[in-house]
Amino acid sequence: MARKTLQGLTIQEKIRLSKRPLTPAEIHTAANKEVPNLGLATIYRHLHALSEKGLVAGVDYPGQPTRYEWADGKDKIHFSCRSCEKLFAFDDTMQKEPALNAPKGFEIQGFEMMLYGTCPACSKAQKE
Amino acid sequence: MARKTLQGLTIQEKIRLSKRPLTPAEIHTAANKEVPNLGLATIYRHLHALSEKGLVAGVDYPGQPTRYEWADGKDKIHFSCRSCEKLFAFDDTMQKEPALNAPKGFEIQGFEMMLYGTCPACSKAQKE
DNA sequence: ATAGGTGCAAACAGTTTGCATGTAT
DNA sequence: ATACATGCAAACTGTTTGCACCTAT
Repeated sequence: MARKTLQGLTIQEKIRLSKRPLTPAEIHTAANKEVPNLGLATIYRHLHALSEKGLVAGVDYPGQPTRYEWADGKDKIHFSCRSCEKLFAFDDTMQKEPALNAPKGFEIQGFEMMLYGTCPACSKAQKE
Repeated sequence: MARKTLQGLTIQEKIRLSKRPLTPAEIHTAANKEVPNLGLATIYRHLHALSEKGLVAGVDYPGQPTRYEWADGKDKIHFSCRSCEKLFAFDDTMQKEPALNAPKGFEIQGFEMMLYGTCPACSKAQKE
């Protein structure tokens, strides 16, 4: 996917501008407003290509489709709200030493952390 | 799934005895040796029930089916080998303070960590 | 001009569900 | 006896692929 196409550029833009990881379907809906007749398969093909280049990263949450976010090279920490099911991404500002958690013999090259809890909006709603 | 059935007991046993998280298909294959005609749907129904009770936990790895492991209440740290694609589970022996990684307003109730790298077997193989 | 992208539809894989049958209680 | 678990097959959802057409280079 080396050529500059309206479809490709729009897909990248949608992922880049989002504050939270998006599902392929969400990207499709968003990009479809600017590019009519855009096919879901095109979304997947671009996501695959962008993943290989390391430009986007997938985040999995049990029982839900994979979400994608712009990758900046850093390891990421994700937060899944148990109330609204939204997914948030934090920068790994204060990285721990995950290597300490692995037994001898395991070479650690990267990590991903998923936090579960209540997001500010839901937390606030529960108290009202 | 409150009744004691051969199917249910066998499924639990397979998950419990495994040293690594298993896919529903793997559980099916293993349990099928002891319980002929065992249906895949039964595996899923038990996994769902056991998850709700908090007895098993699912682990996701991008692009692969969800794997299940026996849950002991502790948060878990998983290791995915980039070479053989196997998944390992470590006890959270030296827990970090994941709360420190989240911005204000996010209430953290639990976490899961996925490490990526090379497992001892593959690491050894690469050097030979 | 032509390699490579796109849209559409069909194919796939994993998971869920409906229903008749079997079984633990 | 009866409510619940099972097996089977069909239905669903998310993702991939084949192919004819289109377009950036």
